[in-house]
Amino acid sequence: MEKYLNVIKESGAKLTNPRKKVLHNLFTANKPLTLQEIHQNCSRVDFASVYRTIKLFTEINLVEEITFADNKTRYELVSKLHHHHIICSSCGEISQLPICLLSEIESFTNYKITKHILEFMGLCPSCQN
Amino acid sequence: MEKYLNVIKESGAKLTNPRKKVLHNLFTANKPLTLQEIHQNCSRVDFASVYRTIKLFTEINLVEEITFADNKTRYELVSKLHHHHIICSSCGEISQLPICLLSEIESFTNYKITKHILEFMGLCPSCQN
DNA sequence: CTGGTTGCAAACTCTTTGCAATCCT
DNA sequence: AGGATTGCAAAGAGTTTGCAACCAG
Repeated sequence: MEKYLNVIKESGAKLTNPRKKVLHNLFTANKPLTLQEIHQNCSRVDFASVYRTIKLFTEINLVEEITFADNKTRYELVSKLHHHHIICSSCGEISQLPICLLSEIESFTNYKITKHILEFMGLCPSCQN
Repeated sequence: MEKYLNVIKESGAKLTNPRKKVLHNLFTANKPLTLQEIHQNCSRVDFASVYRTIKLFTEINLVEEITFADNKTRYELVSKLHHHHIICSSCGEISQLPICLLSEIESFTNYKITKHILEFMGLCPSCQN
């Protein structure tokens, strides 16, 4: 948590209450969140502030934008581990995948990849019954 | 092309001009298109008609929705081959990838996967210079 | 103090829908 | 003929921005 606060300070941005709340929300959530979810979780913070805070966090590379197969954009804290997700279309559970094809695709296509999506949606084991 | 026309007929939908134009546009394009692009290419067809046509085509499984890393939704005709894409963030060139992790992810996670995104964005070889 | 930030409200953009006129079959 | 479909226009939904009041440093 300290680490994240420092990233904000070092970017020159002020450590305001809305920013602390949004950061805390991202920190305690164990899954990527939509702007709407973050807004709901941060009482007394305007949606526009959540929007601008996430925009800032994305710019200073504190959070990462993730597009799921349900076409909703979510955000989560950048962590040391790069990972992808699978979301249950029934209960909404979000799990992480231990797989990423980035380097394979780069060498195969000779592209210099700057962004990628690798997300799945389906029924989790318990929702298949 | 005949094949696609038949899918439309068999679904019970009428073969109208707007539908033919949209189909033709998807057929000749060798990359996924956005609704806006399709609309531009189909003169005298209202955007709402493009919208509804694509919605219909998706429902009868004639086209497939694709979400790229640039967060724009595109559509392309369902073909025998299931494939994914990489888009150049500089020139917009879209290429296909010969790789798909569907079954690997299914067996690893025990999810029953219904939908997935596997898309990349970066600089194509010629735009890296 | 003072520029960066917030909340509010409004502007935009994109998506979706109601409805009368029109078109396939 | 008659229901499906279209174009138009407008409603919704989600995103983005201007601005005066406010706050962290």
